[in-house]
Amino acid sequence: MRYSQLFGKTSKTVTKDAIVASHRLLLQAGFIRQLSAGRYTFLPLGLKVCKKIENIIRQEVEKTGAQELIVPTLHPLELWQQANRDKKFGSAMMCVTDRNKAQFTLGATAEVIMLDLVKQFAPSYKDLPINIYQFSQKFRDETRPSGGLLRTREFVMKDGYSFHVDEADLKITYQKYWDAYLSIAQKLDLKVIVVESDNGAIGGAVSHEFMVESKAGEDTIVVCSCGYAANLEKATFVKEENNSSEALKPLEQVEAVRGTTMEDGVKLHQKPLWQQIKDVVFVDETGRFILAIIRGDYMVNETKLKNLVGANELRHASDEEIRVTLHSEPGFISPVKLEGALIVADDSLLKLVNAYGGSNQKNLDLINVNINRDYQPNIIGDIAEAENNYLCSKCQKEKLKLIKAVEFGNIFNIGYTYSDPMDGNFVDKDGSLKKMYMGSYGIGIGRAMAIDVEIHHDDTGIIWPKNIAPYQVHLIGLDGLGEDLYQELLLKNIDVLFDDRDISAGAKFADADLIGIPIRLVISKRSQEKGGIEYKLRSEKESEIIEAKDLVSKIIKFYN
RNA sequence: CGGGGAUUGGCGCAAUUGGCUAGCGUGCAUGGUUUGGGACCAUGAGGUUGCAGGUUCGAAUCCUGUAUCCCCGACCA
Repeated sequence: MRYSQLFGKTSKTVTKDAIVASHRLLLQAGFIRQLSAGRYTFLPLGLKVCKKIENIIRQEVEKTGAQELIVPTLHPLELWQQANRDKKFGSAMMCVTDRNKAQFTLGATAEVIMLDLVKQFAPSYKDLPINIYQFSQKFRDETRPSGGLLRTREFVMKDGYSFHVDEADLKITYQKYWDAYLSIAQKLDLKVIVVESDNGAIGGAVSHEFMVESKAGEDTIVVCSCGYAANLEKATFVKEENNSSEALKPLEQVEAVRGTTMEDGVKLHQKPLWQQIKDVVFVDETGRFILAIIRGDYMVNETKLKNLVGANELRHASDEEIRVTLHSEPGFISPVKLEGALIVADDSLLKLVNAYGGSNQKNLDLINVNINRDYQPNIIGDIAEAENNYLCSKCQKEKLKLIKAVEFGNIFNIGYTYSDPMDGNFVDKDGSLKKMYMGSYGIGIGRAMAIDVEIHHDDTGIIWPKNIAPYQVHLIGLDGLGEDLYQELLLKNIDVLFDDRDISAGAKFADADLIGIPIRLVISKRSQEKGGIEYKLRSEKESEIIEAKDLVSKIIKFYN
C-alpha cells in the first residue's frame, strides 16, 4: 500500500478528551475515529489489525474443536424473555421494533440464540459436545463508555458456545478454551493473569477472566504471590479473630449523641472500628429491603451481596425509606429487633463478640451486641471486599495485592442457566430427554487491540507486536528513491506500507514511529552510499545497513 | 442516575464587562525554494460559532430550553 493512497491520516494534535494512551495513539495514528460515545469507526489501518487479531483467535479457537458460524444481529426479544435474560441484562439491552411491531434486541451476547439454534437440530448425546462460535458486532448500552476502545457500546466480539451432556464433559472443552486463550494472549504479546470471577449478567456458577495488568484498567483484581488470583467480586481473604475469646457481656443501650459516620461511633465509644457493626441498607429490583451488616473496618461488596441474596440489581435505600419502612434512623441502624428487611451478615461477625452500633433510634447506641443472641441474621456469608495487605485465604501466609487490570477475555461455565428455562434438551443413550450443560467464551477484538497499544507503546507512538501489525514493513523512500524496492517487496509477498509522499524526511520518520510497524526500511542516497538499505526495528533504537540481496530473507526471518 | 467541564472552518485552539469584516496553529490546494527527525516563503479555499427560542440598535459573548461529548462517582448509613 502506498501511504499517499491510504485512507485516513495521522495528525499532530488530538482531542484532549483522549486520556488513555491507547485511545490517543489510535486516534492520532489514524487507526480509529469516533462516531459517538462508545462507537468507533475502524479505518483501514485499524481494521487490518482487527483482522489479524481475528485470524489468530480463529486459528487457536478452532483447536478446541469450535466451528465458525454467524447468527443475525437482531434477536427476537421473545427468546431473551424465555430465558429471563431481558431482566438480567436489563437496561444495557438495545431494543428495536420492526414494521410489524415485532420486538427485537440488538445482540449483546448470544447464549439464547445459539441454544435455540442447537435445539432446532434435536441433538442426541452422539452430537454432543457441540462447539460453535462467531465474530459479530455486539451492542451494549453501557452507562459510561470510556478509554476509547477499552469500553465501548458497540464492538466486535468472538463469542463461542459449547453444549455438553454434563459438567464433566464441559470441563474438557473449558480447559481447551483456557489453553487457547493463553496461546492467543501469547501471540498478541500480552501477559495474562487468569482470575476467578463473578458471572454477572451471563449467569452460571464458575467463570474465569483473562486479565492484563494496566493502569488504564477499570477492573481491580486481587493477586497473591502464592499464585492466588481473583476478581474483586470473588476474592476471599482471611478474616482475623480479634476478640472471639472474650466472654459475652450483657447487651446495653446507652446514650449516644453523635454524628452518623462510623468514625463518630469510634470517637464516642473509644472502641476500635472493627468492633463496630457497619449497617448498609439496600433495595433490590423487586423492592425488597436488605440490611447488610459487616465488621466496621470492612466494606460490603455489592456483587457478593447480590449473589448471596439472588438479586439482579441493588441500590442504596434513601434516608426516608430507612425511617418510614424500617422504622430506623440513618446512622443508627441496627440488626437488633429490626423488621422489614432481610438481614445478611458477613461471616466476619461470627468471630466478633461484644460489638457496638446503633439501636434504630437517634442518639441511642447498643453495646455488647452479639450475633445469634441479640439478633438472628437470615443469611450469613461472605460479603466483604478484599483490600491491599489482607491475608490470602489460599496460602494463609502472604498478603493480598490489588492491581488494576483490563479484561481481555473470559470463559464461563454456565451450566443449566439457559437450558432450564428454554428446554435446551438432548436425547440421552436411554432415550430420555436431559438438559444440555453449557459454556460460553468471549474475547473483544477492539479491546484486545487497545490493550496491546496500552502495553506496547512509547512516547512517539505505537509498537505493534509482529503478529498483529497492520503491515510487516514500513518503507520510507527519500531522495526520490524507493519505487523499485517497493515493487520488489510486493513481488516477494511482503506486506509493505510505502511512504511515497513528497514531504520531509522528518515527517515520514515521525509518522512511522506513530504508526508503529515493526520493521522500518529507509532507502536514500545516504543508505546507498553505505551499501544498501537502512533496517530498523520499531522496538530498537539502533539501525543497520542491509545489502539489497539479503533484505527479503531478513524480513522473512523476522516474521518467522 | 448524581456532580463537574465542554461544544467556534477537517483537526487542535483563541476571541465573552454584548460592539468593527469571528482570529491563530495545523491540515488542504497552487507555485517556488528545500529534503535524514514533524522545513520555508507566497497565494488561496474553507465558519449561518451544536440546535431552538428569547433579550437588544447590535449576540460566539446575556437568558431559557434542548441535544451531544468528556471526566469523576456509581459504594458504607
